[in-house]
Amino acid sequence: MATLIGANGEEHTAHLSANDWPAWVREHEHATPRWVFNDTALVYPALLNAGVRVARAHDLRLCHAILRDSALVAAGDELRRAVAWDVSPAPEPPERPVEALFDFASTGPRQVPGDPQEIRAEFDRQRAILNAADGRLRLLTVAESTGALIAAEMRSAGLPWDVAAHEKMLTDTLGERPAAGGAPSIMLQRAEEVRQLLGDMTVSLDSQPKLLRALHRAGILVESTSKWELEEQKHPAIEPLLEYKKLSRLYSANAWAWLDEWVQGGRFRPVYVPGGVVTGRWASSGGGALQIPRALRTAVRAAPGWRLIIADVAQLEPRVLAAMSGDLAMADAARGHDLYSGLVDRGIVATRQEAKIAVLGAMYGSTTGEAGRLVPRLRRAFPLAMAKVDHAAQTGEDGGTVTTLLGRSSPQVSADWMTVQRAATDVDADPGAEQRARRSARDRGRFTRNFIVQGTAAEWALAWLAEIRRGLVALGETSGPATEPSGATFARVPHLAFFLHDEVILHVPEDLAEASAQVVRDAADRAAALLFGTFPLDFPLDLKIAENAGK
DNA sequence: CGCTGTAGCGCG
DNA sequence: AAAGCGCGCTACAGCG
Repeated sequence: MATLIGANGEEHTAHLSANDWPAWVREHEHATPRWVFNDTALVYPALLNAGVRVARAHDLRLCHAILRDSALVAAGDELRRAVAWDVSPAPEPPERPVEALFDFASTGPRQVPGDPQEIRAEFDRQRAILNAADGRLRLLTVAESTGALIAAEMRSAGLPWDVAAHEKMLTDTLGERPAAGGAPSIMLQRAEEVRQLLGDMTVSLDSQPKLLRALHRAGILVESTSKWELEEQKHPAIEPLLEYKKLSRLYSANAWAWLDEWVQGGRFRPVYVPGGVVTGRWASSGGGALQIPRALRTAVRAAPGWRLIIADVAQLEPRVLAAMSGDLAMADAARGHDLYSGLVDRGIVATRQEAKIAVLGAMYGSTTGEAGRLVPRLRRAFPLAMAKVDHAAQTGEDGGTVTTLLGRSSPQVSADWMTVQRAATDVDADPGAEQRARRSARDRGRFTRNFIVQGTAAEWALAWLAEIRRGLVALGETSGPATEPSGATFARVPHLAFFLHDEVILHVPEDLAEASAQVVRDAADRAAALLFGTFPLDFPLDLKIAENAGK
C-alpha cells in the first residue's frame, strides 16, 4: 500500500505491489505534489531505477532529527517521544546479494517505520510543529528534504569517470598493477631504497611501530612517522620514505581496487549521506566521495558532446559568518573580491596568508601561536562577527546548545561530559579533575563556536544545490530528451554530478553549458537571498566550463 | 579469528 | 605548528 499525503494533509491511498509503485508515483507527479517519504534514501533509489523523478518531497527521518533537537521548536515533546524515528543516517540501499548464511534481515541497520499509520502520525506531528514554527525552520526542512532527493539522484547519475586516464596515471606513478597480494613495482623500488638508506633490509614500512624503531636506529629521532614531522628531518632516507608513503596511500585508497568497486560504466557512484554530520553537512559512506585526492580530478571527464561545470564558493564560511552576524565591516572587506585580500587592504593583517590563519583561527577557536596572535586584530576589526562566534563558544563551554541560522541545534551535552564537569566542583576534587573539566569545556566551546558557522554554511550550500536543481530542471524541459552518445540511455538533460561542502560539478550537454553555468551563478544569488535577505554581501564563485576537471 | 582502537592522510 | 573545526577510509596493533 502506498499513501500520498498532499500539502494540505489530504491522503491518496492506493494498494499497490512494489512493481506498480513507480508508475503510480509518475502518474501523480504531474500535479507536482510534495511527497512524504519515511526515508528518501530507502525509497527513492528504486523510483530512480524505474526512471521516475519527483520534484518535491518531505523526508520524515531527516526532518524528525532536525525538529526533535531544534531550539526553535517550542513543543517538541511529542516528537521526542516518537523514538522509532531516531534512526542514525547511512541506510545504504541493499545492493549486494546476501553472502553470509546467517545474514538475517533483522540484523541489518535499524530502519524508520514503514507502516502507513505511523508515517501519517509522524507527518502530522511534524506538520503541526512546522505550521507553528518560524519560517526559517520550514525553509530548512524543505532544503534538507530536497538535499536527500539530490543525493539519490547524484548517485543514480554518477560522476563521469575516465577509467583509462585513471589507469594510465596509476601505471605511470605506481607501476604495473600487481598480482593479488603484491605491490606495484615503483612502490617496491622506493621501499628498497628506503630500507637501504636506513640500513635495515627487513623493516616493514607499513607498520608504524616497526618503522619508528628503524628510524630511531638510523638516528632519526622523530616521535611519530607522520609526514609533517618527517619533513623536518634531514636524512637521505626521508625523501624516498615520504615518496613511498604517498604512493602507498594512492595504492591502497584510490587505485585499481577502488576503480573495481566504485566506478562502473564510466561513472563514479558514491553514497552520499545527507545530514550525516551533526552540523548538517553531508557525509559519505563508501567510495570516499568526500576525500577524492585533487590529483585524481583529471580522471573526471565529460562524455563526448558534454561539458562539466565546476564551481566552488570562495571563502563560504567566513562570508556566512559575516552575514549571519550582520557584521557590515566584515561584509565590506569581503564584498566583490577575495576576503583575505580585503583584510590586507584594510591593514588588519600584513599578508594574505596571515589573513587566512586569522580567519580560520577565529572560526575554529585557535588560541596559540600565530593564530592566537592574529585573532585579536579580527576582534577589533569585526566586533559583531567575533561576538557571534565567541558567544557560541561560551554557550558551549557552559553546557548549552547553539543553533544555526535556519534552526539546526547542536546536540545536548552527554552524560559523560556532565560527570566530568561535576567532578571538578566536588569539594574533594583532585587537581586533575579540574584540569580535565576545563579541557573538555574548552573542547566543547570550540565545537559550538564552529557549529554555527559550519552548520549555517551547510544550509547555504543546501539552498544553492536546491536552486541549481530547480534551474536545471527548467533548462532540461526546454531542451528535449535524447540519449547519450556512449549508449547510456538517460535523457540528455543537464544534471548535478558531484557535491562537496562548497563545490559542485555538473554534467551538461555542450549546447547547454553556458545556460547551465548561469543557473549555478543565479542559484548562488538566490541562496544568499533566501538566507540573508538583502544583506549586502555576495558569494562569488570560481566557475569553469571544461571537459576535464583536472588542471 | 573477528572485533575495536589508533595512526596517518585524504577532503572541506 | 601539526596549533584549531568537521568528516571517511585503510592498514596495523592489540584484545579476547
